[in-house]
Amino acid sequence: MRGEPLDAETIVSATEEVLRRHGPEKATVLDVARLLGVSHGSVYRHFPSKAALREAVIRRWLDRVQEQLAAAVQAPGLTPPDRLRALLTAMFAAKWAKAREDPELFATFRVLAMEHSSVSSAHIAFLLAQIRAIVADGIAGGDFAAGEPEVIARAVLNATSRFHHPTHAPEWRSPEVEAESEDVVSLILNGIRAR
Amino acid sequence: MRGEPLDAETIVSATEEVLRRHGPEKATVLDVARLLGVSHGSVYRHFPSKAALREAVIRRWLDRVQEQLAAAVQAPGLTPPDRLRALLTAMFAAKWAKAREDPELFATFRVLAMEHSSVSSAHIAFLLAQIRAIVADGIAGGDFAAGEPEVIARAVLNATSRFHHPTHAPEWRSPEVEAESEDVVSLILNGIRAR
DNA sequence: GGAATGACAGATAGCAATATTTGTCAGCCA
DNA sequence: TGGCTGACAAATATTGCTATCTGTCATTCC
Repeated sequence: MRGEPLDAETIVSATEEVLRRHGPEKATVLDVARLLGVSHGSVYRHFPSKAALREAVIRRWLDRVQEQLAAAVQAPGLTPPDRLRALLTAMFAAKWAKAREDPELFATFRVLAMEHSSVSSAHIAFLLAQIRAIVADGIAGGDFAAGEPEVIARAVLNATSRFHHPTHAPEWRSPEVEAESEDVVSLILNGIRAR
Repeated sequence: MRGEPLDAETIVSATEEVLRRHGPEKATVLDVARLLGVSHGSVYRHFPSKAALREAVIRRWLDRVQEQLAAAVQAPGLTPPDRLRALLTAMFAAKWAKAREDPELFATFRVLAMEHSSVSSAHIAFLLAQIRAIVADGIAGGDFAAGEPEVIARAVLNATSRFHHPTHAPEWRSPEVEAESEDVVSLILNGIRAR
């Protein structure tokens, strides 16, 4: 019934569009099929369930954010403390921008996070790995005090929950958040710095 | 219609009971009046609205928690770092216990927090004041590095959101929370300690 | 033969009529 | 007279009915 072949990537893009327009509550797989001009049975050929579709959209969406974050840390000539500050700042900025500019997709992400979906676990694992790598570097180079990088990374992520966890998104509209996040980041950097 | 005089305190107690049984969604002021054996008009003589009633219950409930916390910090012979650790630990323990043992009342507190009720603002102000006092003491005594106590107190509260903010309550069931909270507290204490 | 369709059953959401609740207030009664 | 009552309007919640949606699969169509 259509010229182009129907593949998973096309379906994910259409789903992203539907989610952006209707939000996670109202979006249906019938909407997705209608947008693609196919029957909903065809969508189920590529994805086993509506939940899997949602997850695929958010997985791709987070992959792009993660690419940005990885790039932010690669800036040359930065010491571990500066790299950690850059990573955390970039992470907050990315989340805040998404919550503001793409509220419906962000709401979908929030739903997955509350459901403990594997997609959000993977995202947390990515963030922990990035932090841990910088922390390990910093310990090796003498910038940071000795310690277990895994434990420290988790503590850093936990201490910054308010600025990146989607459950706090409504608070990010306040104009003080940016200053408060900087104060927390400074506190953390002081906490792990070598004495 | 009843022997005893009806006063605000009695109504608040009855409302607490109704909230505990039915939760913030299902509880009605008609339930409260029924439990007291009076008409709902009598309840409205003492409280202007259902919202005011809810707030009075949670205000009293938080007052008791705050008394406990204030006591935890008064322990004699403790240095400011130890007092700060004791305060934060007691604060987490109090919240976790309430969330577990009194889930419906805690859910009511959560609703007020999300609505930015003056009750929850007052609670935050109390916590900030307690932390600020200890921080100021610590700076004066040379235990903590110089800095603005108000700003540091806010950073400490923000960095521990995950362990006391009601929006994170579902995560408190995980057995790792306690260890993770200790790691964050240690990180924070390191961050403000004098070098 | 492999992809797409559309009919289908069970689950879920929307809708409109109904019932309950919130908040007010004139009057009651101790 | 001062607290209490219960009738009331408006707002909100509940109910039962109908629509739509999810997920499956036998059938159709290149």
